[in-house]
Amino acid sequence: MNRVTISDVAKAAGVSMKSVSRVINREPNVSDKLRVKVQAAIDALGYVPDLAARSLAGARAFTIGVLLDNPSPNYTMKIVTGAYQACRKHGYHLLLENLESARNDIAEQAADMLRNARIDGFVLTPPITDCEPVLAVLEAQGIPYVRIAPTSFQGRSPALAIDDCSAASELARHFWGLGHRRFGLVTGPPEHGAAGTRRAGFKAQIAELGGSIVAEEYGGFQFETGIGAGLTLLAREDRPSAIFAMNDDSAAGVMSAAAQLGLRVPGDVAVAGFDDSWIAQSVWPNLTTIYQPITELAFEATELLIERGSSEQGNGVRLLDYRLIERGSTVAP
Amino acid sequence: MNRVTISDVAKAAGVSMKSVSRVINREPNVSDKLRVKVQAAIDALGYVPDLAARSLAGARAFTIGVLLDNPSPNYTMKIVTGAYQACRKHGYHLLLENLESARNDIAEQAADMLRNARIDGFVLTPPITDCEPVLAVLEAQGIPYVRIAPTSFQGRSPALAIDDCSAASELARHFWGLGHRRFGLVTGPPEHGAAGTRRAGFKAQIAELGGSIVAEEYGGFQFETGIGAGLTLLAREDRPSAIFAMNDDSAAGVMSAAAQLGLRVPGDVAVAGFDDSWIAQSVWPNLTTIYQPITELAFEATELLIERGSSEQGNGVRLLDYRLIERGSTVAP
DNA sequence: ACCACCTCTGACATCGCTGTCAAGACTGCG
DNA sequence: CGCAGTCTTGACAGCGATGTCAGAGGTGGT
Repeated sequence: MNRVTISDVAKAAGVSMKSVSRVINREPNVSDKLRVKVQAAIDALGYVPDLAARSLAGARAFTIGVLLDNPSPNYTMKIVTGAYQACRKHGYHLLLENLESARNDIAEQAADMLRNARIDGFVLTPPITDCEPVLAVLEAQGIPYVRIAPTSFQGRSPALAIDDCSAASELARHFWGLGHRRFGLVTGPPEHGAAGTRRAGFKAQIAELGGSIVAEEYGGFQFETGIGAGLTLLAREDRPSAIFAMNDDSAAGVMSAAAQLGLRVPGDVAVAGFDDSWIAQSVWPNLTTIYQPITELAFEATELLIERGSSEQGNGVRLLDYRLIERGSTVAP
Repeated sequence: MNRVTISDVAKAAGVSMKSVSRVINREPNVSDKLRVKVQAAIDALGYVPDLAARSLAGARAFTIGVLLDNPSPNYTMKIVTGAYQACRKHGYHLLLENLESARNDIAEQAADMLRNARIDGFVLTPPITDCEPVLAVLEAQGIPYVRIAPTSFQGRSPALAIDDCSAASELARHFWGLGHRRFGLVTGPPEHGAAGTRRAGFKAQIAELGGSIVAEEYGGFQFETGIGAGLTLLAREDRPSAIFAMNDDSAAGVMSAAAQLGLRVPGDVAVAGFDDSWIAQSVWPNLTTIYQPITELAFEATELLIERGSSEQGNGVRLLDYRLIERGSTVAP
C-alpha cells in the first residue's frame, strides 16, 4: 500500500510530524507561514489522515453512533442519509445501532453497545429519543448525545426538531380555508411524543376557529391500522369531511379505507398526513402533508456532535423549518 | 477509559500478548490447552479487540464497503440492514458509499473513494453491479468484491442473486392458473439487467403456454412512470386482463392508473409486481408479488467478503430462494 | 545419543498518528 | 541589556493490536 503518511508530508514540508498534525487538527498557536507550507505539502501529496491511527493515538474515536428503533424504512433511511453526509464531510465513521426500546432490558442493550466500540457521540432518534434509561446510561459514561424530536426531558441535551404544534395548526388552517368544518383524527402510537404534539396543535387550532372534531381513532403510524381507523371514522353517520392522520402511512390507510367503502378522495373526504414520506407520492391522489426535513435534522444533529466543543452551546432545541405540501388529497368539501 | 486490552488478557492468562492474538484470530499451531486458557481469560474480562488498533497493525482494515446507487429507500435500507448484520456478527465496520452510475466520471468517483479509506472489500448493488468501469477500478487495486444480482460479466466475481427468470415464470403460471390469457407488461429501466431477465422469463412462459402479450409499456421502476404505463395499457381497446410490472413501485402506479380510469383491481384487471417491497402492502388491495430476500443477499455477500480466504470459492453465482406472494391484487378474470 | 524437523510460544519492532513536555524564538518591560 | 512570559516548534513515547523471527520443546530416524 502506497499510502501517504504524515511523515511523508512532514518531510516534504521540511517540518516535524507534530506540526503537520497541528495543521490538520487546526490547533491554536501555529504560525501562518507554517500552516501554508504544510497545507501546500498536504495538497501536493494528496494526503488523507488514517482514521484508524488517529483514533488509536488520540482521544477521539472519529465515530458517531446513531441509535435507531423505527420500523419505517423511509424514516430510517432519511436519518441514515443525513448522518452519513455529516460524517462524510468531517471524515468520521458512522455506526448504526439498533435498539429495541420496547423491551425491558433497554438499559442493558445500551450498555452492551457501549462496551463494543469507542464512539464520540450519539444521535438519538424517536422513540429512543424519549427513552430515559438510554439517556441515563449515556450520561453515566459521559458520552455526549443529541436528540431528534424529543418531547420529554427537554433541556437535558441539545436537540433538533420541527415545531410539530404549529405545523399541525397550519394544516388545520389549510383545511379550514378550503371550507372544512368537521374533522376526524387518526392518532399515533402513545409513546411517540411528537404525534401527541401534532394532535394537540391541530385540535387547538380547530377549536379556536370554531370547528369540531367529530371523532378520533387509533392509527398507530401504520398503513394497516390506518385502514381500521379510516373504516371506523368513515362509517359514522356524522362522517367528517376531512381527516388528519398523524403520519403519512396511516393517512394512506385511511385513503384505502375510503376506497373500500366506495368513497372518493378528495371528493367525499379530504385526507392529510404528516412527514412527506415516500408513500405520500405513492398513493392516488397524492397526499397533502407536512414536509419534515428528516435528513437535515440528522445532518445537523451529527454535525453538532462532531463540532461539539468548538462552540459550546447549551441544551436548547433547535427548530428547523417544516413546509405544508398541498397535493391532490385535499380540496373543498 | 477502562478498556480491557490484549495485554490485560495476556497477564490474566499468564501468556504472551501474541498468544492471545493467535487465539483471537484462530491462527493455526495453537495448543488446545493454551486456547482454552486464553479463551477463559477473554470471557472473564469481557475483552473485545480494538478495531482501530487491529486495522492499524494488521493487513486487514476490518471494514466492508457497500456501493449504492438505488433511489428506492426500501431497497437500500434492506441492503444496508443485511450488510450491517454481517459486519456486526464479525466485528467489522460498514462503510456506505453512494456513487452515481449514470454519470460519466463513474470510474473517477470509484477511484476517489478508494483513496480515502482502507477497505477490505466491496459489495456492489444494482445498478453498479453491472457497471464495468467500477469493476475495473476495483480489480486494478486488487480489492475483492461481491456483486448482488449482476446480469453482465458473469464469472468475473462471486455473486449472489435470485433466479429472476424462473420467478417471473412462476408468476406467469400463477396468472395462467387463474384463467388469464392476455397480458400487459410494464418494463423496468433499460440499464437494470434483472428487469430484463424478468421480462424475458415471463414472456417465454406465456408463449409456451399459448397466451399473448398484448402490449409492453415503459414503467421505469417508479410509481409515477408506472401510472403512465398503466394509463396507456388500460386505455387500449384490447385491454389485457392482467398486468405484470417489473417492480412493486411501478405496479402500484398501474393500480393507481386503474383507479383513475374507474377500473377495479383485481375485478377488472389483475396486477402483480416484483420485490415484495414495503409498498406492496401499502396499497389496496395488497399486491401479489415475488418476495426477494434482499437483506439475506446483502448479508451473504458481506459475509462472503469477510470470510474470503478461509474457503476460496470461485466466481459463481449463488442463488437464494424467492417466493411468490399471493395477495389481493390477482384473482380470476 | 544425535541431528533434523516439526509444533508451539514469546520478545520486540512496527503500523500512523496524537499527547506531553521541553526547548527555541520572540515579545515587552524594567 | 537582561529576564520573565508568551508564542511556536520539535523529539519522543505511547495508543492496542499484528508480523516477524528466533527460541523452546517434542518427535522420529539413524
